[in-house]
Amino acid sequence: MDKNLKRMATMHRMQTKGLELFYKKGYYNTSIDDILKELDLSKGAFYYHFQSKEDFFVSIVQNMVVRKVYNLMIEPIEGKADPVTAIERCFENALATAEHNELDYGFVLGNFITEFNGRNEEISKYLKDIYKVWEVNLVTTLQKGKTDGFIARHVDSEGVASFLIASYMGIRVLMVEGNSRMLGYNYMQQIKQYLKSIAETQLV
Amino acid sequence: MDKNLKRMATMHRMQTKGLELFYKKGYYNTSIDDILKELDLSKGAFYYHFQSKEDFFVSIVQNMVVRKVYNLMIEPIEGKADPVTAIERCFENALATAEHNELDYGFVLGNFITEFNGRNEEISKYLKDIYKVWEVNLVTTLQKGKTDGFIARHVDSEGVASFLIASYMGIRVLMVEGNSRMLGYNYMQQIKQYLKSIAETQLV
DNA sequence: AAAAAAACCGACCAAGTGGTCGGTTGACTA
DNA sequence: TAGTCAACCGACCACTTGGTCGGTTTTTTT
Repeated sequence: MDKNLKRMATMHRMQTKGLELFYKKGYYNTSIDDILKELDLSKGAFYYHFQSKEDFFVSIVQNMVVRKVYNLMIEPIEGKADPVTAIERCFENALATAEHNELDYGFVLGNFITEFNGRNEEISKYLKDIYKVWEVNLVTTLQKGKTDGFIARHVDSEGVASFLIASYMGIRVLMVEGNSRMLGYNYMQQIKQYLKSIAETQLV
Repeated sequence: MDKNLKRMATMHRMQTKGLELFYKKGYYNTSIDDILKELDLSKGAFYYHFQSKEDFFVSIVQNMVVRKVYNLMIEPIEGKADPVTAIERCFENALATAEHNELDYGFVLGNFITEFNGRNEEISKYLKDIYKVWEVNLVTTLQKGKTDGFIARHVDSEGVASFLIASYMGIRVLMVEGNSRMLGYNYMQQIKQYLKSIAETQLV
């Protein structure tokens, strides 16, 4: 039960640093030695715990990225009474952490999808699955929003869901330097405008 | 004037194939030999025309990507009387070529921005400049749209412009396989909805 | 046709890369 | 105290990478 505590600890260190560097420099542009150097660990340690670089990355995706995307992008919205407000709050928080140079997992996901697209089928599939969970949850919440009178009945929940995710990933691509605060602010204004257009006509 | 015709021809072949492979497999994941092999050319030929891999890529960006983004994403919208219709048509065309597996330069740009972000300042700058040209042109067109009575006067042109570009790049990230046609269609519906919300209140 | 210049060839190099493997360490057990 | 075994070390390997360079071929100039 706790005899593999050390094992878990080391693996976790590697995964954390691995995600950090893969995100910062890209998967193909980050060597295992890069990661090991920062941790004062050796090749032997790495290949004792993981079968290959690819296996290592998959473990990161399935252990950390999945969970974080869920915690930060899905759970804050899932099943909330008023989807519009929940989405606004969630995106605002995510953009805020992005501005503080912390890991923004919505963006991490988009980054990796881009990098592996057409280059590694297996990894692409895992990443796409995460996106799909995100999308499905949004759709469900939007549908519930309809019955609860927050969302206009005519809207296409799936279209809205993928549009929201796409716009978020896209703005993060553009927010990569300098004017990121302004871009983020402007983006939120537009998202609000857009969400208003799919909301049930509200009586003030 | 035409004494360097051969030079130009060879360089152009390299750039075309280079862009194709860099786009398909990524810059860091494509070797110069990969490109040369497909062209039956040698290292010597390559380094006779270009100083380095980076120099080569920059020449591709400045010669081909700039022009194509302008031709396909900017020019079809620039100065058009009715911005809303122009934007819809332009995005629809771009997504159509994307579905036929041709090079979609709006997406190419987003891809490269993602890949070089935080990894190569110089290249990032060139890419970002292209984005800025795109954005500025959209802003100008939207502003003109206001005076011409197509766009509501209260809208924030800059916010709208970056939102449009972001959403487009984002949806292309998600369109990378399988259900891309459906995603593209849904996206256009949402864009139309959004554009309607910034248009001057139209009398039917 | 000869000379000069431009375009191209491909063997070679140093610096990595992912991955292997025989060996060491140190905590725990019998 | 001797033995066991998970955890880790680091030299090593085959291979790829961007880049060099002396030389050959092709084209242009004279």
